[in-house]
Amino acid sequence: MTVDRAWLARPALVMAPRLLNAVVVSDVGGVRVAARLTELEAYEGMDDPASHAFRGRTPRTAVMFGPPGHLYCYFTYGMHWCANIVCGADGVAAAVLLRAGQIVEGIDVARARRPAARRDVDLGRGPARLATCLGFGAEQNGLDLCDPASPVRLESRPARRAPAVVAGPRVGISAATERAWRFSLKDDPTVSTFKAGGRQRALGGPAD
DNA sequence: AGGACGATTAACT
DNA sequence: GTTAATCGTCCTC
Repeated sequence: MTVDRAWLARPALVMAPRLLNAVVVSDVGGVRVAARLTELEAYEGMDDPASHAFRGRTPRTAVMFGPPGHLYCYFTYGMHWCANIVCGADGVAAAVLLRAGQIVEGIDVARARRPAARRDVDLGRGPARLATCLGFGAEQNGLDLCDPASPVRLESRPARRAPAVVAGPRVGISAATERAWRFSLKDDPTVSTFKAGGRQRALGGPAD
């Protein structure tokens, strides 16, 4: 089952921890690769200096301003693609960056797409690495993750918040680094390494 | 029209 | 720990 679009119509900061353990299924290129999400980052659009949408709507960020449940793919450093799940109400810019995941289906395809990965846990350990495993590029930007007929879907919404969640500062950005908007599964080997200093803290709390 | 910089990665020392 | 690779996007003339 794909996730409900209405469930995603909340701020990215709310959705980022809730999307842990959700599964992205990609049939790009006629082959299936699926990844269980283990690390996510929230970007709140116009209130967030680190967000691509901070300076308003542009051709690149148009998807972020649209309805939730779509894929926002962007190209960076002249060579890498990264992917987000658009959240928030239609007209509000919000997105959750897929920072890491465990490949749970199509691991042979993922290995072929990521020849540099030495171990399987490294396949999707990093946003561009994960996007590469899933075959994401310009063609996948804007795809509807809630449509069962879409080539890329978001499936098996976790019934409740993942039991052991860690919150810490976001990575690879130069603005608003103090915001603890990066969420990961505690002790999961597929989570990317912390570079930016700053404390991380355990996150408890009730389910949903 | 020109230039700085990036929600990164891999291969170095 | 350091650094090259590499180009779309956006800001400033």
